[in-house]
Amino acid sequence: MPRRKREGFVMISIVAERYNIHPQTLRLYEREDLIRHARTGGNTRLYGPDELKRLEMILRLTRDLGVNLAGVEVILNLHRRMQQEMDVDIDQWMSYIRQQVFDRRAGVERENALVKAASRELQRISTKK
Amino acid sequence: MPRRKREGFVMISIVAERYNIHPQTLRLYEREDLIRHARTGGNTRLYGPDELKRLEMILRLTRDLGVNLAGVEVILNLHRRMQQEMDVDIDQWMSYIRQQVFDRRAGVERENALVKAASRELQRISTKK
DNA sequence: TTGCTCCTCACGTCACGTGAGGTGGC
DNA sequence: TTGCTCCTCACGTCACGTGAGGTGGC
Repeated sequence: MPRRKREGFVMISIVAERYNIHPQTLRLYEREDLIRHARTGGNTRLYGPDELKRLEMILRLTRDLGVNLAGVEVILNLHRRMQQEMDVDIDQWMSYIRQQVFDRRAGVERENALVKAASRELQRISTKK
Repeated sequence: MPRRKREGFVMISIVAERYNIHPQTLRLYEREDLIRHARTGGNTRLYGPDELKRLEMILRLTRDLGVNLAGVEVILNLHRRMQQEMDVDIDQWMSYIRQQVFDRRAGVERENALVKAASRELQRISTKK
């Protein structure tokens, strides 16, 4: 059986493989109402381009920024609102989210640098005595 | 000793009492860099009007919406950005957050209604046989 | 001294991701 | 039949809030 049923729509195993995510996690996201997608007549989930776009935003928020699902819900609703009412386009939005990831990583690097400096200092002291 | 040091600035116990929040939690929020406030010369934390405003937003997000601290960080940064770049004022923003709380509560009420309906159904079935 | 403050360490609870186990349709 | 899908249940890990215990300054 081909795993593509409609043009551009894919089954759960394809999505799981492409984004390196557990199928159960995808089912969890649906149950939590973060993603709504179609089903085949045989009750199999079908992911289209819009759902995959949304999934990418969810993964960026959860994996890269550590936001929980309640936070994802607030942020995605906010995104929708901004789009509707204030003409914030998706590129602007994604660039913002990316910037957050960048800031976060910069923070981690600063922390790593501090840890390294501290361990160098420790070594310096211990070899000194 | 009076617990007010400067006009409009209060110590941690006052804040804890007013918002019904554990002092350790307030210290945690500072450590996580969600709130930055002044200290007295004796190293005691001082909360001013701006910090309390920010704290209210944090509590609304964590308590009412279940957002974790990483999510709060993203959302508050987003708020700052919107203010700076897109002239979204604080009233607009808070009304949005309040709307989210309202939607969430409506969802809970829908769930409660479903549970009640299900238990009525169960009772109906059990008395029937 | 009293009642606050500061700090660190540790525990309990819950959310979230993952896995097992058993079902059914193409 | 094979390899997917569906589902529920349960476990491990981690974040976050809370508490204890001991310190110090007004």
